Amino acid sequence: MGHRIESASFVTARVSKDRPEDLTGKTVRDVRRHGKRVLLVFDEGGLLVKLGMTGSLLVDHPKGPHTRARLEFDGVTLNFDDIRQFGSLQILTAEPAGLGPDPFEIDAGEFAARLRARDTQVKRLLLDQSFLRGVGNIYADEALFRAGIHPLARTRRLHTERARHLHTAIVEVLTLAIEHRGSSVSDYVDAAGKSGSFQTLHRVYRKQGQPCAICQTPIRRIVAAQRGTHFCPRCQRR
DNA sequence: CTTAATGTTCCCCA
DNA sequence: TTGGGGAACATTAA
Repeated sequence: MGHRIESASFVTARVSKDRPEDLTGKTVRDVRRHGKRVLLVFDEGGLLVKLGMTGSLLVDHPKGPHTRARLEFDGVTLNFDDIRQFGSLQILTAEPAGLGPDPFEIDAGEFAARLRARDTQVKRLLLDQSFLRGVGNIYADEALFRAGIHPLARTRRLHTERARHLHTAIVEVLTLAIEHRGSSVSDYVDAAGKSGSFQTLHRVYRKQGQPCAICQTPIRRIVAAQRGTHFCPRCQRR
């Protein structure tokens, strides 16, 4: 915090539509989470980091084949590495907008009302960042399992109590995942290059064929909203 | 060899 | 506005 950007470079055109020179001289006053994104806050504006599937921010790491951008501070460097290049950097002049509420800020009743006002598969809606910010494929599956809700259940037909339970499960799963510093299934590492450990506590994600922790029924894998989707066919009835 | 899988979301269509 | 499908990319496993 309080580090001034001495220079910045974007290695690939794809990583940002903005000009790296516009970052020079900016001082990072705060680093915040905004949904799945990371926001570096300057005195005015900021830099919004979208990690995509395989992006990572790395402090004091050497430049590698997947380094897409580099910020140099006084004595510190920050890499944006990203294998698949679904991630990006965006220079902001105002607060980020356009996403739904954070699960930690919305209450269960309001969550349930908003969910029931829509008519789609519940898994698809959880992945919609304009509906709710911060839940991705792993945590959608893990939260639906804990709430005992089938991923293909229609949102409109979920009773309020079940929708409220889903909100509770989302908050629980995210809280635990943050405590365990994330899920490192293959690539994910934090800014120091360290893996998380929440993957050891996954109950359904990529567990197809393995017995459910509750009822021993084999976990199933289907495709929902074009994403691999894992659930217990007994604990999560349609 | 080919095909499918992977933590995302943007763009286009109905 | 809402809902749904495919593409963008790199790498690994089957």
